[in-house]
Amino acid sequence: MATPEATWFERDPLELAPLLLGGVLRRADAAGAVAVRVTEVEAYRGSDDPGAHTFRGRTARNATMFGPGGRVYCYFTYGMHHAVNIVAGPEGSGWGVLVRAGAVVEGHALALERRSARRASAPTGELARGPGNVAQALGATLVDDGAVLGAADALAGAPAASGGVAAAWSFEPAEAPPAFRTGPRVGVSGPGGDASAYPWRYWIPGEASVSAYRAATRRSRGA
DNA sequence: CGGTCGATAGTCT
DNA sequence: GACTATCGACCGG
Repeated sequence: MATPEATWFERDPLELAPLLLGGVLRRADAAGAVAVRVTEVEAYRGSDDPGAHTFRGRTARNATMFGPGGRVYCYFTYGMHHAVNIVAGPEGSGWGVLVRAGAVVEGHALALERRSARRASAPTGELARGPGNVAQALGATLVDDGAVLGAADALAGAPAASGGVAAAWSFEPAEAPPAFRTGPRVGVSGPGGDASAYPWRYWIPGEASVSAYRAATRRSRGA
């Protein structure tokens, strides 16, 4: 797998995001490998982006996003979902690109198995539609936070101490970047409140795996 | 169809 | 103690 040099990722996420479309993101561990062709992403910036995790500065959770580009930022949210990002920009920027959807191109059976494991009935349709499903299909968890894309010996070299799960990540850009469209990011409200002020969602039109738009839901207290 | 809501726990105020 | 870069079941039309 020809993952670009780390410097290739160290650019503005608004520039990097469309370059990721059509590329193949791959994760391999002891259970096997799953790869997806990226069809939908969202760019997140730092101090000038109210919707970004890094808006209010560095914390334990978002530390990876402040690291150098070309790494995986994986976080856990809503008490049940993981999400996979590719860190952008130079070290200290707090920039990244969220992988929202992809088409499984390798390890279809394993992806289906993972998606079915947490569900009574097997999922129908796309296996990596939506950020939570992308992470689940790839098998990404918090153990993957900070993983370096293209690190050849990540699988062999990682100590079993870190939870016993070692995975090798890679990303191969598309030879010819596909045409794309942009729009407001999904589920983002943040201090700024207005998702449409940051139309930093990028997707390949016509792809079945692209998730439907959902505005941020404000949860009023129950009963 | 489309809108609404429950599940479930880490993170930050 | 409220909110969350979500998912999918469920309910009404």
